Amino acid sequence: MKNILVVDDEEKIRIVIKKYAEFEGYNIVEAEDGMEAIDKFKKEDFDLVILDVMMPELDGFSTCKELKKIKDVPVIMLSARGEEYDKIHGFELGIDDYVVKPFSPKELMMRMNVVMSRRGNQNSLKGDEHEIYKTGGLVVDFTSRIVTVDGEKVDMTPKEYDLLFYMIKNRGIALTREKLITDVWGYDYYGDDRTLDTHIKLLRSSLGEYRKYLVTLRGVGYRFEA
Amino acid sequence: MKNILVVDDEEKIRIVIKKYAEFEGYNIVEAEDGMEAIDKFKKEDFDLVILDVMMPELDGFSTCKELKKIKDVPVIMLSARGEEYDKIHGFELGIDDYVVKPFSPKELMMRMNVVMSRRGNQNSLKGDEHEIYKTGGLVVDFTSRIVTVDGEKVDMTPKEYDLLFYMIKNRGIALTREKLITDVWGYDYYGDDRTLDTHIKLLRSSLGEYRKYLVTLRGVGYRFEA
DNA sequence: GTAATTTGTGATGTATTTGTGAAAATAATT
DNA sequence: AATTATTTTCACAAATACATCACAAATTAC
Repeated sequence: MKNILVVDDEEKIRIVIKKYAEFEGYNIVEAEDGMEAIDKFKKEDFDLVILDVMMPELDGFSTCKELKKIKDVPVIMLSARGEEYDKIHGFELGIDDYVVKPFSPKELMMRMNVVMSRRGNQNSLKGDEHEIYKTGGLVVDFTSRIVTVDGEKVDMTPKEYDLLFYMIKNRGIALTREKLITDVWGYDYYGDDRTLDTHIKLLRSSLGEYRKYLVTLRGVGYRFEA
Repeated sequence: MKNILVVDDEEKIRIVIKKYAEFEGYNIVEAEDGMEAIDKFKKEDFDLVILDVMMPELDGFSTCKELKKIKDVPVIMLSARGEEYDKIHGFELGIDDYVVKPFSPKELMMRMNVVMSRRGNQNSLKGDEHEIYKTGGLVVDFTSRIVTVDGEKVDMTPKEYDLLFYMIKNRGIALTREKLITDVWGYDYYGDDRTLDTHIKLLRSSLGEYRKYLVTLRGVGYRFEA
């Protein structure tokens, strides 16, 4: 069932939308301001967001911008006639449609259907077949080559990725310096073996608090242990 | 320049629309009833028709039906609130959008822009569902091979399209240079692998600000990430 | 406790990879 | 055939990553 987030500070509006949308077979989640919307948006997947322009604190546009950062989802704006024409008209916020207040619920339902069917299955491709390793706040997506520490994307150099990927794939195993170097650098590497230490250092600094998973085995090598 | 046919029996309405639309850079042709509209439609190519629902003799819906027989063109209906909701909602007439009277000219302008950019204003065939990917102000229509940046159509060379389409269809995935080349150029391509860089450069320049979605993965390749 | 060994870390010059403009080659149009 | 558009190649610039070194810190051996 499609999941819709309705953000408006007026309860009356939310109730009307909820009533009609549920009749049309949608699931509705309400938020009464931008911050609440962002919170709920982070926790749940939505197929559409309906967003009032005029709200106390975080207005509809700013909220939209934040939401789009988290995930690209269709957005319909609710606004008073003529209000902020340019912002809605511009494409930089990625607004899919808007409805002028006061609106007929039927009109809104129609636009909701149009917007969602337009997007079609484009979002369904997400989450497909990504090979992901997670432990605590460390997320390693092997498919996209993205490493996340406490929700923040971490930029790593190729060697850091390779080293981390290799160690995670061989986690729980004592990896000798020799094995690490031949497997990550290649059997034909004939450089200084202290280079490994340097890359472990760099990797640790990228992992922040999760550096603790890179255990030093004195006289042997290293082990990834979550 | 885009050509728009405005059909309404009220001269005042036609004049207002003409004034705003010409300001936005469109060419406007007026018709005051359905028959006149059909005549003019036969003689000239239009990118959009704006059609009042309530007209003497031939009403908006019948006119729309006739026009669609001649050529499938985007249509925006003008109607009083709640008027004939079901017919508009049903979409069997191929109506792209509608605006409730009384409307703000700005609102109409916005919907015009949206509808036309959606179609890509080409002689699109009737009824076929276009496969569209959209993120922010970047719209990619796989079916008609049209890419739009902030509402502006972007001209791309075949290779740019191929590369962009491939990357979007495999978005979120780290694509190695090798994979990109064999999949976009073909397994039998045996040229310089720096050719890829050049095409990435061209594609980035075509995408303008949305070049940010083409992420470089040093030592690996590229990734499309919205 | 001291020396020896091993690992951590900052700094740095070099090497590698990618970005980019321009020219050359190829393909498509007219 | 001539013109135009597209693709490829190439050379150099810019950005980034890497390997190495020197010294500090930690651990182990004696």
